[in-house]
Amino acid sequence: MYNFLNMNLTEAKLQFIASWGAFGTHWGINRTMAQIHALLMVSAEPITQDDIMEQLNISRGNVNMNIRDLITWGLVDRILLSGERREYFSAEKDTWKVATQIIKERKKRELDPMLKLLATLEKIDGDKKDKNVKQFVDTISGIRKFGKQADQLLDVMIKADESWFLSGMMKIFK
Amino acid sequence: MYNFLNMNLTEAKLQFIASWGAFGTHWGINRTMAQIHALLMVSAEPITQDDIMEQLNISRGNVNMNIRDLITWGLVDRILLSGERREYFSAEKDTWKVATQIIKERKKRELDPMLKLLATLEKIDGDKKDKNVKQFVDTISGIRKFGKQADQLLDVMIKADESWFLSGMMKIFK
DNA sequence: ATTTACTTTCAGTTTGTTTTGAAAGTTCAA
DNA sequence: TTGAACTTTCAAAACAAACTGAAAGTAAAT
Repeated sequence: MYNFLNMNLTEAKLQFIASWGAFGTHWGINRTMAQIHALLMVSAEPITQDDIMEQLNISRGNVNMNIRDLITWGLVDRILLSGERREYFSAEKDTWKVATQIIKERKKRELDPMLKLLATLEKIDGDKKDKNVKQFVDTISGIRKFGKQADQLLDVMIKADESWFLSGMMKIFK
Repeated sequence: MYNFLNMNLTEAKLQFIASWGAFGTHWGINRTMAQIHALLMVSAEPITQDDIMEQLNISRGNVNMNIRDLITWGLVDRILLSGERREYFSAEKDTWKVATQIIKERKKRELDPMLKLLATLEKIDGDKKDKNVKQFVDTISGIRKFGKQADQLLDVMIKADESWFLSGMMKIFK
């Protein structure tokens, strides 16, 4: 394995971008989108589509689509520099904001619809004495209860700020 | 859209399996694995590979591979019924146990390695006055701090039990 | 030892996702 | 207007993940 000690900035950036991309794929985010996000997060100044194309060796169309998605997710902003025709892009750098933004979006897209479905499924017709019906209803309601709890927790997180997370979370560690 | 009112058990099961599979894909779990898991969770009795093949219309190899993965994840057990040659399978039905099991595995596979990498990247060589170096180190350490906090929280969750989650989590809602 | 009932493997195929690049679209400046 | 600089779209190509099914493996029963 490569010797990571005494890495310089360029090497470290590359390593970070590659790894962030790889982790992204485990989380339902495509590799390129995660890489672009990583690149923007470690860039001190806003950069252009061409910069991204060049640094990540990907096509214009690909950059464009993924940048658009990142903007939809609220993770990246379009920046217009005065006197410049081209658009620049910049990522939110505050990790807490990035995390809550992602949580908010995923909750909306995934958890909320799932809870809605579970509520419907729990209302199934059938003899509650039948063990099959009982098992089904028990499973669904168990998942739903857990999901509702998670939903509440996430709502609190989204509204809270980072210091709350750091200090407030500590309380429950005992 | 289909009329969900007055669904019977069979329809509800199918709906649940299909949806659980679809949600799984958003969470880095393949559709079939999630469907098999769903089927097992709503089955009152342990079932065989053939039952799964038939109910989900998938091949023997596919069932076998995914069942093996589910067992590795600690979500499904092989059951040997006395006087029966065939293997039966059964899923953990307790939602809390399922959730903590999944958290434990994903933490091990994803969060832990990421934190290890971030620790290395933070030790980059370079002039701390250079804004590029500064941005890089700040980004990495921000993510790492957040990750460590999440890591601790998850550790507590894994060790805790459900009542802790239900009552203890309530404390922080104010 | 052989048959039978069952499980596992894996090369090849299918299916789904991502990427490209060229064409179309937009916007600004002259 | 027209053209230059830039952005967006999207059909086709490349790539990656998931699935099949037949063959190989295993172990209980005879």
